Amino acid sequence: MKPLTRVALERLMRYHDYLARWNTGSPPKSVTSAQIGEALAIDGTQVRKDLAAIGVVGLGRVGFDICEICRVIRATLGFDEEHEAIIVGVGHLGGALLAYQGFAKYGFEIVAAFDSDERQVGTEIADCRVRPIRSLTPFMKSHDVDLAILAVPAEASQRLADRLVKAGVDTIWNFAPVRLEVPQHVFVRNAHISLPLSEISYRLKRKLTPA
Amino acid sequence: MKPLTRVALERLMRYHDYLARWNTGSPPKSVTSAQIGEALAIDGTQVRKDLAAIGVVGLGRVGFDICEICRVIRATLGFDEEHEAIIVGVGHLGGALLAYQGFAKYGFEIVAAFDSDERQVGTEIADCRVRPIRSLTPFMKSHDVDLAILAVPAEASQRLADRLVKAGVDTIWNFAPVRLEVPQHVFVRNAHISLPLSEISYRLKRKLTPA
DNA sequence: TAGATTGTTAATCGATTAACAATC
DNA sequence: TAGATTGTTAATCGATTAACAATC
Repeated sequence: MKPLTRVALERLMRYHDYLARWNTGSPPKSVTSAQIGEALAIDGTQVRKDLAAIGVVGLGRVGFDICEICRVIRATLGFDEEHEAIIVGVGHLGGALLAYQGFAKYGFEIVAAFDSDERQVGTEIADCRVRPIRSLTPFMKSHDVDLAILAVPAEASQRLADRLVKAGVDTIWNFAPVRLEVPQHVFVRNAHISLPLSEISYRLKRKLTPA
Repeated sequence: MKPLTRVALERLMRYHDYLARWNTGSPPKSVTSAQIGEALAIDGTQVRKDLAAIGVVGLGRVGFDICEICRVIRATLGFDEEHEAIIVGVGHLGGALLAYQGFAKYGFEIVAAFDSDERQVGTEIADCRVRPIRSLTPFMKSHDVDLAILAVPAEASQRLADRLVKAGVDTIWNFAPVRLEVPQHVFVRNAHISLPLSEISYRLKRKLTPA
């Protein structure tokens, strides 16, 4: 089976979140592609294709079983696997990510946080003690870390990525606005927080000076 | 001229950030599309097309003028306009966004922060006093706010979006994993922080069980 | 002049949307 | 049966990549 594209994966996650919130309620057991589509501003045909792609089959005149959609999405995306993650860089953003409770429902648990700033080291955020960077390699030896969340300043990001890779990390979620040089086997997902401002700024400008 | 697409805008922003960092240095005044492309893992043809689309012309055998690229991107995306932004919801994420100094270089200044939690109100983050939600409408009357950054829990997001719209906001940067219902004239840019986890989780799963 | 790089057209690729027969 | 919804094929659309003449 051809791997799912990034946009398809994000749509699946949105279906999941939308239906999971709805799921807890009582009666409605089914949902149509049109309903999902309308709620999320996605074409109904697209919804049906996405569900077909992961093997969810619907019922004519009825729609799809909500529980089944959620279950299959969770299985396909791997939300039921338990993953250990670490955070490197406990500044404002890193601290916020550490305190954020929302990753757990996708199977990710943050097991450690590291920072080079001596003033941060030893403090505790969300029951997680901040450790010095130098303890990274020993820590990795005794833990099976699947993901490193890198939230350090741009200048430091490459250096720390190198360290992470050397310590055995092969998946990095990078919040610095820098493309990291890493070996082939390492997967880097960039998520620079400012990127959406490009569209926001552009639209504000256009409103000022319409074509 | 046809409006630029979201992906094109994000590429332009990446060119800008990459060259701006480089720009401060000394000698190199020119850059080729291939150089930019290699640095950012983007096809050289794509770079040339993007630059052509905003009216930057290069020189055969030489390349493009770095300063001109930056200048034209800034002008096109509106980074030189001054925009006032407010943050609604000063939890971990909202607080991090408030403290983040990086929006200024795109022309955005955060002029106020609001929260419904009485314990937050009155505290000061990054020289910005946190105000009670009820002061939102009066504040808007005396300020020209271009952007509201919405960083509240999912359950509260629609209610606060309604309030923002009523107070006159017409651009919202929404960090809650919820599609907001807003009038036609309001632009909402969603940026749910967890979305990239769909791809990360999927790839981790596939590594465990390769096709 | 020779050679590298732009600018642009054509080809490819993939994603989205429209249409509609099959199904319940 | 009638009507709504799925599942799937075809058409459209847009984005990316390849090719190459024009340019410096």
